Amino acid sequence: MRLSKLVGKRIKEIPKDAQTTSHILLVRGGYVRQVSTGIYTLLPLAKRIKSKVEAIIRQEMNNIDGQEILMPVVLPSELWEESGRLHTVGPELLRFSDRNKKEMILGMTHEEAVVHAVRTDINSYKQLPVMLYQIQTKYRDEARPRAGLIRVREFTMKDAYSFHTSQDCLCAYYQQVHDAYENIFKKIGFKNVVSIQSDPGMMGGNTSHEFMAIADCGEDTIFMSANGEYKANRDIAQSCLHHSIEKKLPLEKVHTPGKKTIDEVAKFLGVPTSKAGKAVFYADGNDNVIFVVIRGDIDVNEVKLKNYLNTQDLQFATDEQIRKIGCVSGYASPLNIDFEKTRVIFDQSAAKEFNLIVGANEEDYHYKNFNFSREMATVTDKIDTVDLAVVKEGEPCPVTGEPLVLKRGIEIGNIFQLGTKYTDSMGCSYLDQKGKSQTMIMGCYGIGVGRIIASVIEQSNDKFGPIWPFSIAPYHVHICAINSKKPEVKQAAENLYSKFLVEKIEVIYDDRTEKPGSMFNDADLIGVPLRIIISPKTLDRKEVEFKTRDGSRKEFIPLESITEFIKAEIDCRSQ
RNA sequence: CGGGGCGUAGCGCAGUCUGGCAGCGCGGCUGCUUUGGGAGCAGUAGGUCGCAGGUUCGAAUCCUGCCGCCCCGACCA
Repeated sequence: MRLSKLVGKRIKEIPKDAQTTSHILLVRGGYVRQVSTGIYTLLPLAKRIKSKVEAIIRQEMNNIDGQEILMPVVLPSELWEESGRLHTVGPELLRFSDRNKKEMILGMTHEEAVVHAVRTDINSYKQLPVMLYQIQTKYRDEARPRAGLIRVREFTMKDAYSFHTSQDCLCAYYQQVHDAYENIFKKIGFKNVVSIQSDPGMMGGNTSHEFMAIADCGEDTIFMSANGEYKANRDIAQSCLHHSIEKKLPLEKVHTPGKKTIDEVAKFLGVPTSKAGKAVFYADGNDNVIFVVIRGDIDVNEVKLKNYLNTQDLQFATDEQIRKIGCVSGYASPLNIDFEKTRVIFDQSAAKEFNLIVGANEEDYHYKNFNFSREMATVTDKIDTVDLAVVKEGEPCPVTGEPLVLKRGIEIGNIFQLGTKYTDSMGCSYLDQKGKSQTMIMGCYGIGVGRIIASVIEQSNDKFGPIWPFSIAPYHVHICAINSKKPEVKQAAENLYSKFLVEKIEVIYDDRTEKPGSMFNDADLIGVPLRIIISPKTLDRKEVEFKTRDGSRKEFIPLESITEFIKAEIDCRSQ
């Protein structure tokens, strides 16, 4: 490719709309252009990178017996009606009607579509297990797209779906996909990707992992032990807090006039907030009130709570709802509660702590020295004790005991063991050896292609531009012809370029008559790993200069042997 | 959806408070000079000042409404 003809001009100024490194460099380098919020055109450089990423993914998916298909972007609502997601998924699902008033949607993920395909074409255990995948455009009507390609509305995703006759088979395959994903991210050239346990969320199912590219601009929070043995996202991370053993003191009612919040009560009684039991009330859509007790210095993790209650529908209870179950807002207490009217859940922190301050269920009064094991002894079977805590950086790791480290990450892939959530509701079954109809067991596996491009930049750049890993670089070699108005330079550069084309070397050739500074800056922005500089100076010595984008090498090579030299360099990087 | 910011040439911005010729830098095009880290000179093209309405002799500037874009939050397989 001649740089003079490449569509996508480099821009010197920092684009007004861009903040993150990858966004700035993708725009400045002429890789992408925004069309609307969260909607981008990929220009030739980005398209080449994307194709290379896809090729790596495709190879690994085929390696684990995946069969590539292509499902529609536009889908009839009926399919989503069948799975039930038409109503459970919020406004991020874009809905519209066609000219015949038929309700349609834009696919944000394709479980329904793939189940439709599988239930039509697979009906015997002999055809299972099977994995189908596609690399296809997805649309999600995101509330707030941001950071260039990292959070967008329209994007390309590799989504794969596997179908099994047993949970064991799914588990084994899940592990294969996990391994394939690690291969993919390694081949792409990421410096730092971790797989962490995650919350399955709206996808349903049990086990799931997220693959996180570690980057400061990432929107996900990851807790890790220093040695990396424990890794979990914010939604499910746990910590093991220390509880110093104390002598249980007698329960004592104290006057706390007007002190309603944890801070006020703790300060008034001269104890740290960790010695107070916080009462938090939630209500679901059916007016059921859930009474959560947690240590005063810890917040309730609503994702953990929703998962535990197996509901997505949960809000803070209103004062009215709290009153109805017989609690006094601000002085609510787990003591003497009517278990018929509310469900009580203790976070472990509050259950294990000694001599807590709790409410007295009476205006202006609290109790001192509440001890769960003593005060709740007769009703423990009516109380759930679970982990609902929001974990904070520095708390002890549940596995190693070291302080947890907080990192930011970009979710570039995820894998789920879905079970029968979709196959059940959509009637996706097969006949087993005995001729009996069985429901298929399903897994699904996604990778965000656009996010990968941005994430690689976040992990591999300098102040001049991206430093592409060889495997996904838009080109392998970049030729700069300096002072190409001189016929000998022009001639040598053109010769080399033609030769490279003949040798099928992926080359981009800066054939412009720019100043060297402009050419080098543009080359840095394009980020091609190998660079050849031809100038009057090098030609005087019958040489060209060879440089790597990462700055690790800079040497002069005889003009006559440069083609073989470059071929060898490419070979040893391709393997 | 809540809070904040922005919208003027392809890009980055000044001008808006205090109404009075549509500006600057980069980029583009032409010519000459220059060529190892974003060159110089000369010339030239490029505008619905986001849109609509209002106030005024006169609106980029003041008023009203709308739209778009960015950031924080809420939300998010």
